[in-house]
Amino acid sequence: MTIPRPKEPRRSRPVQVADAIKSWVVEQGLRKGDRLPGEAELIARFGMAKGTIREAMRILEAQGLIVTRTGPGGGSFVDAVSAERARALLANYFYFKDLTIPDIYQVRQALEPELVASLAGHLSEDQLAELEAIMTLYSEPARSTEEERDQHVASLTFHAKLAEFAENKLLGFMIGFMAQILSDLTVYRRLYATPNIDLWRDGLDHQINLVAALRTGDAGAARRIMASHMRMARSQMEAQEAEVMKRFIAE
Amino acid sequence: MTIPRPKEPRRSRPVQVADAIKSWVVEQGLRKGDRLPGEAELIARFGMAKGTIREAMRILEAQGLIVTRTGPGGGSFVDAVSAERARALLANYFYFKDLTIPDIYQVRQALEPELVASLAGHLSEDQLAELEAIMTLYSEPARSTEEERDQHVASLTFHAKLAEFAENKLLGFMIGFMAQILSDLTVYRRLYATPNIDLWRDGLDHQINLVAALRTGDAGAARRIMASHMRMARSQMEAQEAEVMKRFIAE
DNA sequence: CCCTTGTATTGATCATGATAAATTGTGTTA
DNA sequence: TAACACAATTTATCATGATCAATACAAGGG
Repeated sequence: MTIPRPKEPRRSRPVQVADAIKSWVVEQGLRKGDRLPGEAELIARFGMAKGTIREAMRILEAQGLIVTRTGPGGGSFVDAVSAERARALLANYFYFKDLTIPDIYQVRQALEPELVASLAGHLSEDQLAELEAIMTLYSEPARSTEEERDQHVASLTFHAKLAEFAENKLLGFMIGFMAQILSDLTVYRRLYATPNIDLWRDGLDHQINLVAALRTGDAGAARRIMASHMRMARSQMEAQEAEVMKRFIAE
Repeated sequence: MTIPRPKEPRRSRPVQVADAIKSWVVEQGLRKGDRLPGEAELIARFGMAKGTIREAMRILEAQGLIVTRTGPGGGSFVDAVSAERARALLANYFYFKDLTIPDIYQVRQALEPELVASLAGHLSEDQLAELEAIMTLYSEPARSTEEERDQHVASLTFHAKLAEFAENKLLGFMIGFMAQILSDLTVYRRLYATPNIDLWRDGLDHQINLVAALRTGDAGAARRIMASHMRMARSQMEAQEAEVMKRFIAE
């Protein structure tokens, strides 16, 4: 007697095919750039219609796991999920979650000092120069709200750049993700204050000292500087209105 | 003279449709459970073929943004991205990134103390009871490697439960994500040690004291206990082999 | 060297039927 | 007659197969 298996949500064929391909990729140990069987072969292998196979490929594509090209030599290829896409997909989750600015800063305060501590002494002169190049974008105080906004975005780019340099990809992703959310908010939701010379001076000094500590490899100093910076930024943001995610982040 | 638009990666129609629907949902301020136009209407509205529309829906479905039901009253409905799916999608990103156990523990050490500090005094007696119920699963030392594995998974469930209780959804997600990765590794990759009475005793004591601190609302104590626990766990894991993600996490 | 033409591959359309599930109708029973 | 079981109807998506269009690379020909 066959029990009608009460709680199996009956997955559609495209989903089944997508999962099958996914685990096939793992089994075969395929890497980024490796080619998958073409539509025609998949249709034959799975014994399903073209549309079904195509929907499966769309699922994998939406998750950033494959890319597809037309033309001779074309087809579908394994693709490493990009940081941009991972951020966009994760942002979809928080769209429904009423994240607040203080929420983000609580996590930043815990993670950013850890990041710079592990970065101290591990950055090349090129990388340090990149950081300094970003700092030149706000070497003068902002004279308008627009400039203030641009400088705010630039200083978030500074943090994103630090995140990019992280050897710990988990730590780097999390910090980069928060930088992106804040950057998006800054641009689309006017999350920036009116120009304030003291704040600007303080923030820039922090970053100057931070880069110095990173260069000399003083992890403790780097951690302290970033912690102080985050305390300040957090208290500045503490008053921000609650709701945050009101749009999907573009990829 | 038409410039051949150098860097427009030519997005396919299904992707365009998916994006259009996505922003339409935002504009309309639709919430979880709200109904989207049916296939037929979308075909008419976009003037595209059925297959194209269906591929678009698959994209949104893969991202966890909609669910689809057949039958009368069926159709596609806005769905809040579940934590499970968000974790699975994010895990895809790290599949290609050679995360290590120490990487994860570096982040845990920074975040878990912060979590319990903000949880202290904010948990209901029911929630505290849930935590204590999990602890009973390892109230006796493991007598075999299998029991050790089960207890390890259970103690990760303890952390996942804490994460679930977090008011800060960002912090909660990040900790829950790490708990899931470690849990997966424990089950599929034998990430667990041979039974060790002292380690077991120490871990359990930490959790007993932690729940007590959470109950009395002593945030400082909670933070210290978790920090100590994480230091211990981290040093225990420091020696673990480097590579981590060798499979996609199921949803 | 450019420019056409060939060709391999995915992209998109259309018509048709299959399948899932809520609703409605109907007959049987207490 | 009220209540129930259960089949038919209805309304959706799901899936198929045949067909043609668009794309991109490669090979020849002016």
